[in-house]
Amino acid sequence: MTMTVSEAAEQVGLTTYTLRWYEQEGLVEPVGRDSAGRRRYTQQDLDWLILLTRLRRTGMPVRDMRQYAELAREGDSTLAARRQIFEAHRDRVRSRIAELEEDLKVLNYKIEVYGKMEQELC
Amino acid sequence: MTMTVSEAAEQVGLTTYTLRWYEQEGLVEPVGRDSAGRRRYTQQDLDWLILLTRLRRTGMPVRDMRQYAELAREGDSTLAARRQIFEAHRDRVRSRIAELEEDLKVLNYKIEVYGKMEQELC
DNA sequence: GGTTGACTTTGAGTGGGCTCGAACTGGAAG
DNA sequence: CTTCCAGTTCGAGCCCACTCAAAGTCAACC
Repeated sequence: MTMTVSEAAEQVGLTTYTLRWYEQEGLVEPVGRDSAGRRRYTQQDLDWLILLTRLRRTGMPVRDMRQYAELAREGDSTLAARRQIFEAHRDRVRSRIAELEEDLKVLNYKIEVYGKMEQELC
Repeated sequence: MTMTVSEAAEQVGLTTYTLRWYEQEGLVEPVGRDSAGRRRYTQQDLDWLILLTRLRRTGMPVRDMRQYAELAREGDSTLAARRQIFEAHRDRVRSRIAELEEDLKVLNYKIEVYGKMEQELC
């Protein structure tokens, strides 16, 4: 039912170090412990971590993730604020995709040019 | 015709610090100097820097950019190698875009859910 | 000809995000 | 029981990509 820190790390694609560090940094609320004081991750904990990894890899700074986590802990009264954070972040991600697509064009152009130059040299 | 370091920085969207650092790191070959030893950037220098900024913001590590710069300095014999670097990088950028688009879906879903929850609370 | 201000170099410092070493603890297998 | 392994905490260390402070130089303007 619950998982150890290393199982959780495996599942979400982070290291055990990072999992503990996320907790310490307040990105995750204190995880439940077994009788020996070892962390036990529930599916809910995992879901939350997976969401964090999405935010993280879309470029959200840890500082903003912490702010979001704090809001989430405060309950329903912060729903609108959290939605706004996501909307703002969605805009950034969209811009980022657009930027990458522009850069992709440059890469394609360069590849084409290199290809032609190689031909000419033969 | 040529530009000072601060003009070049302005044009390419980097700081003067970063421009000098890129040169020091071998991402840019030594820039020409005026009689007083001050850097003078040509349009070619700018074009190269602009390409570097594209590579950089698509996530290419400085270490790889340096390798690419070294190949470029070696001349036409490295055309194929450079093309391969770009092709590999293009693949990474494409994957990155795909990943971001997946994450965007999650964001959209979350925004929707938050919206609905807000409605229900009123 | 003095002041200003943008340049020069060198080496040190910063911030973000982990990553790890050390010392310890507790439960399970032989 | 003892050995082993996966945990624990704490603080330190690391890597990357800049960023800046200090001390000096030089051309341009008043």
